[in-house]
Amino acid sequence: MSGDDRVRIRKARVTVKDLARDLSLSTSTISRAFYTDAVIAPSTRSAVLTRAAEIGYAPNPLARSLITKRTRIAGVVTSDINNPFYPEVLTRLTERLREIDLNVMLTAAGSSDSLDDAVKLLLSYQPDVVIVLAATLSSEAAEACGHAGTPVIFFNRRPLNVDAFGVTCDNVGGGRLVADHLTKLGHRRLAFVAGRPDASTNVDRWEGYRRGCLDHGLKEPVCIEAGAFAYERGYEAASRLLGGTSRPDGVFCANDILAIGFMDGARREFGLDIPGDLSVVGFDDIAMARWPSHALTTVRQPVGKMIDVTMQLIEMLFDSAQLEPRIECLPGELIERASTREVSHAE
Amino acid sequence: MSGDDRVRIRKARVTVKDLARDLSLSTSTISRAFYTDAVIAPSTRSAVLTRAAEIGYAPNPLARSLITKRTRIAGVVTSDINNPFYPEVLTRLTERLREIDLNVMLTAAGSSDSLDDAVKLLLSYQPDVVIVLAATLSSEAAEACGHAGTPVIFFNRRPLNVDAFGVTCDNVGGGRLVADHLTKLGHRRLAFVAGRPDASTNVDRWEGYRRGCLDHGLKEPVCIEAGAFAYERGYEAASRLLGGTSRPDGVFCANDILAIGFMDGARREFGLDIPGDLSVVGFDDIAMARWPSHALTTVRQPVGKMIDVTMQLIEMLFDSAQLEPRIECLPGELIERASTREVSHAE
DNA sequence: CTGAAAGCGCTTACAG
DNA sequence: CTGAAAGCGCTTACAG
Repeated sequence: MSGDDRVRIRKARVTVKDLARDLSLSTSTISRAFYTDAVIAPSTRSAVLTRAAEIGYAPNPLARSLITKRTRIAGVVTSDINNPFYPEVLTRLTERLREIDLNVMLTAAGSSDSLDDAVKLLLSYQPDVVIVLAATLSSEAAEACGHAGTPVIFFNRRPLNVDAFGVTCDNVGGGRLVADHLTKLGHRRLAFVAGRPDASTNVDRWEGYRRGCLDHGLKEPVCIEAGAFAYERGYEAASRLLGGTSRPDGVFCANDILAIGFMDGARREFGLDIPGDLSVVGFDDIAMARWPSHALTTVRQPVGKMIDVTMQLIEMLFDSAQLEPRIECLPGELIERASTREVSHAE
Repeated sequence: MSGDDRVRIRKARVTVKDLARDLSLSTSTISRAFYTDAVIAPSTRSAVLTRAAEIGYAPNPLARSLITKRTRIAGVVTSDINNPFYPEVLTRLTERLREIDLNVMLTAAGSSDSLDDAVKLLLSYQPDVVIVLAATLSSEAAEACGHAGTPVIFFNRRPLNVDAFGVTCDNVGGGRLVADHLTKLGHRRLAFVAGRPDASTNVDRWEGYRRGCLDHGLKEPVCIEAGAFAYERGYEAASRLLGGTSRPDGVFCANDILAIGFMDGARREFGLDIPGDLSVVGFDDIAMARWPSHALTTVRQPVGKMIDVTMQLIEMLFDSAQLEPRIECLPGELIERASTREVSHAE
């Protein structure tokens, strides 16, 4: 009937002191054994390391970070979880970060208002770097990061603030690729289904597409605002865009999930055949785009390379003190599938 | 040309000492101001709090946790990111955890071998609780959690180890619901498409379905192993299941993403009409199941309630010292859509 | 190559 | 109600 039960909630962790006593060494020496570049006799190190493994000692990263000012935490900010693109990226990113011993502290913001609070809380854990997926930070939140001296990397967004890094696909170039493709196939009445109007991806893809069309001697494509990157919005956009008299024959949707909704809308609401009646192109190349029922022609984002670049950026950030903020912009690639086809113009 | 540039990497954070000096108070008093149940004069507290806000002071959670032995970190372990069910859950869970000031430290394991290492690294940050989504921990990893005194909650899995908590949908009951539904519609030749064979969800859904069928006087349904919860596996299962001579007329797929792949396979590879030629039922009710092109009849997991229960469990875990490990099991609900229909048996 | 000492930013008995 | 002191688990100049 001892009161011990309550005490056992949290078992006493084995600490440097325990190990030092055990090996008759100072805590300083124990500590040094865990740093490859510390001056310590090789034999001492191996003795420490093997004994540590035996009794289950590992340095407490929290205590360590108090002194080193490095937490080995990467803060990741997400929103827009409707888009399968982000889970894919998040998983791969998390795995890569772990390879360089960075742990992910995740903050998922449903509404963008709550994002500010989320970032502040995140910051209190002093992450070594903050990676923002699919969102733009409010200037207030960005300022908080600057104030804390935490570098920010925007993934798949162009940072509005000068002080942050960006890793993006060449969205302007990608939009142009789509214009080239659709005109090459003989399409003349082109349209664009826009996602979130304030997203840089949306703006850039539209800009590249628009200019590409103009360069090919077409007039500016019709632009319809879906308002967000979501299946339902794409479906609904189809209803609005295809209800009129002059139907487009080639449609570029600002991303894949929008394109998939759009195709479903076109088929179900108007009985249209894709690509028979109109060609549809997306952007991202999410796994779903490959599914036979969609077979979506799209611009593939070079996710692997984008992650590589992000990792390089992080390593440089950690190595050198000052690094000029910059935007890394990688080319996308047009993947042709069965949602587009050549049209013959019987003059 | 000062060397200051390098020093500015990490700006000096404002600490208790700064604030104490600023207000001519002791650090003890500053500290107390941030605990609602600490004994401190209300006027002192408000003075501290307002001044803290002004100069941007917030207690360092890392330093704090060194003493309190509470990190306010929730470790979340994910795998199986192909299934849209998990991003949905992860987002909602993260938001709810943040409401009670728990920060999510995420670990995403692509392969299940890497999961063990991931859990160990996670554990070094001493999370107050570990939530495992969609996976079973190796006994070694589970033991490591036990050793660290960290409670583990399995979400959507029945824990194999006695020492962990579980929050699941009633998968056996859900499987039975499907059997009831399909037999009520007049289906007689039933089949099951299984996902990961070692997942408790898969085992339980099959068990409920199987017994339900037997109880309705049918023989045991045909069971085909897709091997994993993935679209491609469902597609492929359709090829195997529907290629033979005696085609089933009602198919229960172990989850939605499998069912969607299965339907696409049935349509594309065999030109079958769903539900004209056969009825298909899934499990989970992911957003995609509602899309018009799938309109999948499915068993809806009570995700909201499952998260509620998880949160309650966490709060209880924090309040009371010892809590008997247990499994919370919540009923699912059959959602009827257009992938199932009544058949007439012309005798 | 190793150890004693100081300190990172907090909190918590213990006095008063 | 407030403060001085000790200490959480580490690391890092500084001596030797």
